Amino acid sequence: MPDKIDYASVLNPAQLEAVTTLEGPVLVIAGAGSGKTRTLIYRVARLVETGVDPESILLLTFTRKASQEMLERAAGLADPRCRFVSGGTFHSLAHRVLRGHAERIGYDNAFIILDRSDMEEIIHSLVPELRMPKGTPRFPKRSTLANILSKAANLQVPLEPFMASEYAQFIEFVGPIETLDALYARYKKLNQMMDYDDLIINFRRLLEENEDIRHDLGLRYLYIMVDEYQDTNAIQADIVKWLGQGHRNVMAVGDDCQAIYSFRGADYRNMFEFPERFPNARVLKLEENYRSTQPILTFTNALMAPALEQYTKCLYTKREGGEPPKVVDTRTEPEQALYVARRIKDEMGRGRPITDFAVLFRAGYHSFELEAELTRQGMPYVKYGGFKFLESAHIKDFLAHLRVLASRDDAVSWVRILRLIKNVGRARTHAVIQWLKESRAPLQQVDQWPGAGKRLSGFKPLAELFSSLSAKGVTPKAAADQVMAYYVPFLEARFDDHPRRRKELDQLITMAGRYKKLRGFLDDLTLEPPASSKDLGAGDAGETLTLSTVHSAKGLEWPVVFIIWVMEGRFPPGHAFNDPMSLEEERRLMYVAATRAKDRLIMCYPGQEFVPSWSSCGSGAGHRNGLSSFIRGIPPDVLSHEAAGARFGETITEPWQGGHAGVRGGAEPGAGDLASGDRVRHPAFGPGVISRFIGDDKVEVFFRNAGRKLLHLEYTTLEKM
DNA sequence: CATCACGCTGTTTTT
DNA sequence: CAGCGTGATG
Repeated sequence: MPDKIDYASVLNPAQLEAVTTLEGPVLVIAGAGSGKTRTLIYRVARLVETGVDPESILLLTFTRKASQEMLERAAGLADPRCRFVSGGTFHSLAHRVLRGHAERIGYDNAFIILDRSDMEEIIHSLVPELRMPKGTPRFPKRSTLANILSKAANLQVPLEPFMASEYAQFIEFVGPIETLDALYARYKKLNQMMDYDDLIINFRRLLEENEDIRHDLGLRYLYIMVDEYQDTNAIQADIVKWLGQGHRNVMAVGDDCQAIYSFRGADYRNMFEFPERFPNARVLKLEENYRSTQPILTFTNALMAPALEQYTKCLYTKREGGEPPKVVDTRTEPEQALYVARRIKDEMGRGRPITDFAVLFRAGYHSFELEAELTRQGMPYVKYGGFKFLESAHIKDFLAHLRVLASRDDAVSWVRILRLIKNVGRARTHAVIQWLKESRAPLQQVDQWPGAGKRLSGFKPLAELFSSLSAKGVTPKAAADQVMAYYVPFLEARFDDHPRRRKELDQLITMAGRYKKLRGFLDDLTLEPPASSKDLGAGDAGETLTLSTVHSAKGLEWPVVFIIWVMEGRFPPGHAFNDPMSLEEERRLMYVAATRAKDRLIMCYPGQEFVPSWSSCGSGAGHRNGLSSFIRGIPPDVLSHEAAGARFGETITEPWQGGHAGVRGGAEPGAGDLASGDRVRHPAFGPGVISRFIGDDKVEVFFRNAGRKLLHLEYTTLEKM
C-alpha cells in the first residue's frame, strides 16, 4: 500500500476543498486545465481511503476511456482498489440497469442496442412507407432524419416547433417526419430495439416510475461524481437527480465555456440548475490553470470575453514566459497543409518529439488535405474523430454475420450479409428476410431460402458457415474466426486495400477473444467503441502525430497545438449557422481547441475566399473561408497575425488591421447590493453598467470593452464602482 | 431482377 | 468526394 497521501501538498486550496468535501451535493466549476481530472482522481482516492467501498462510488464520464484512465491513475497513485470504482458513461449505466429491468418498461431483457448507423438504416428503410409522391425534391437524407429525430427526443420537444426553429429548411416535411417518428418507434418496439436515445430516456422512465429501483440504486451507488456536467442534457440531469435523491452525495464537475454538445441536446444551463435540484449545494471554482502559458490564457480569455452568455471564472496561471499564439493566413488549403507539415518538421529538427504535436479541427474532413501531405512526406499520424472506425464497410459487413447470431431477425444485418452475394439484390434480400421472419427456421437451412438452390450457388458457403456456427457453445472468438474465413474472399474482391482492412478485422477478433458471450462483445462495441483502429490495442503504431477533431480532443493536452479552421459561410437558407447560438458554440469549440495547448498555439486558416474543392467548398456557391469574427477582433499583442504563402521561406507579414475587443485584467471581488444603472467592474471584463435584472439572480451588464453579458450573480464577482 | 453508368447535391461534431 | 436515386442494359 502506498504512503498516505498528503492532500494539502499536492492540491491547491480549491481543489483540496473539492477533494475533502465528501458528503452532500457539490458543484465544481472547473476551468480548462485547472486540474479537474486530478481533483476527481484524488477525491476517489480519498473516498476509498476513508473506507468507502469502491464499488459504491459511481463515476460518470462521457467516454469510457476517460473513466478508465482516471481510475487507473487513482489506483496507481493511491489505492489499487480504486480500479473497482464503478465507472462509465450514462449510456453504459443505463444499459446495465435496463438489462435487468427491461420488463418494467415493456421490453424483453434481451433487447438489442442500435448504434447510429443502425438507426439511420432503419429510418431509411421506413421512408418508403411514407408514400411520398415520386420525385419529391429535397426530402432530408437519412443522416439528417436521424439527427432531427434524435435531437427532438433528447430535447423532449414536439417535432413541429423544434423543426420550425432548427430545421426550417425542411419544415414542409413535418407531417411525413412525424409519421416517420411514429413508424420508427413502432419498429423498435416490435423488434425489441433501443437506440442511444432510448437507453437514456427509458432509464429515466425506469427511475421515475419505480421507487424500488431508485431505492436499490441509491444503496448501490452511495457517492456519485459526474464529469463534464455541462454536456449533460435535461434527461441526464434528471437521472442524476434520481440517483442522488436519497443520500445527496453528488458531485457535478464542469465548465460552461466548454459546452460543445448542444447538437445532441446538451444544455450547459444544467450546471446552474444544479443548486436548485440539490439545495444547499456547495459551489466551488477552480480557476488556476496548470496547463498553458499566460499568453495562451490571455488569448483564450479574450476569445471568450465577448461571448453572449457566460457565468463563470477567469483563468490565470503562475507559469512564467511563453510566446503569444499566432494566427496565420495560409491562403489556400494545400498551402495550409504544407505549412503545418513544415512547421512540425522544423520543430522536430529542434529536438521536439513528434508526440508533442497535435493538429485539431472542427470536422473530420477538414484534415483531408493535411493527411495527403503527411502521407507524401512519410510522417506517421493517427486520426481521432470524424469517420468512425466501426462504420467502415468491412467492419460493418463482418459484424453483421455475428449480429444475426445474437439476434436472428436483425434485418439491417441481413441486408449487409445478403448483398455481398452475387445476383442478390433488393427483391431477393427482402424475400429472404421475410421468409426468415415467418418460418422461424434455423439459420443453417439456407438451402430452403427463397431463390436458393438452382442458379444461386452463392448461398452455399453461407449455409456452411451457419451450420458450423450453430453448434452449441461456440465462443465469440471461434465464431469470429469462422466469419473471417467466410468473409475474406468478399473482402479481397471488394477492396483494393484489403491487407489493411484484414489487419483491423484480426484485431477485432482478438478483442472478441476477451468475451464469453457474443452479446456482451457486440454491446460493448456499440456502447464503448474504439475511437480508432489504434485503440484496438494490438500492434501499437509507435510514435505518431495526433490529428483529431476538437470533440475527440476534449480533456487532452499537447505541448504544441495547431488548429486548422475553416469557417464555412454559405449554407442553405435557414441553416443553423445563421443562428447566433451556433456561432457561440463555434466560439466555445475554438476555446476548447485552444486550451489544449501547453506551450505553443498556432492557428491557421485558408484565407482565400472561395476554394473549388469539396473539402472546403460546397455546391457551386462555394464556401467562404476565413476567420470567425471572434478571432478577427483580437488585437495583435494578444494574438499575432501573420500571412504565409506557399513559399513561406519568404513569409509575408502583413500589418494587422482589425477592430478592437478587450479583456483587461482583474480587480478583487467585492460585495454589496446591486441595482440597475450601477457602475460595476468585473475581474475579466472590466468596467460596465448594469442594464437590468433578470429574475433576481441574473443581471445583464454592458461592459465598455466586452459588450453585453448575461451574468449569474451567484457565480460572478462584480465589484461596485 | 441485378447491375452499372450517370447526374445531382451538399454541416459538422458523438454516446 | 461520396452517397443517393434514376434509367438503360444484361
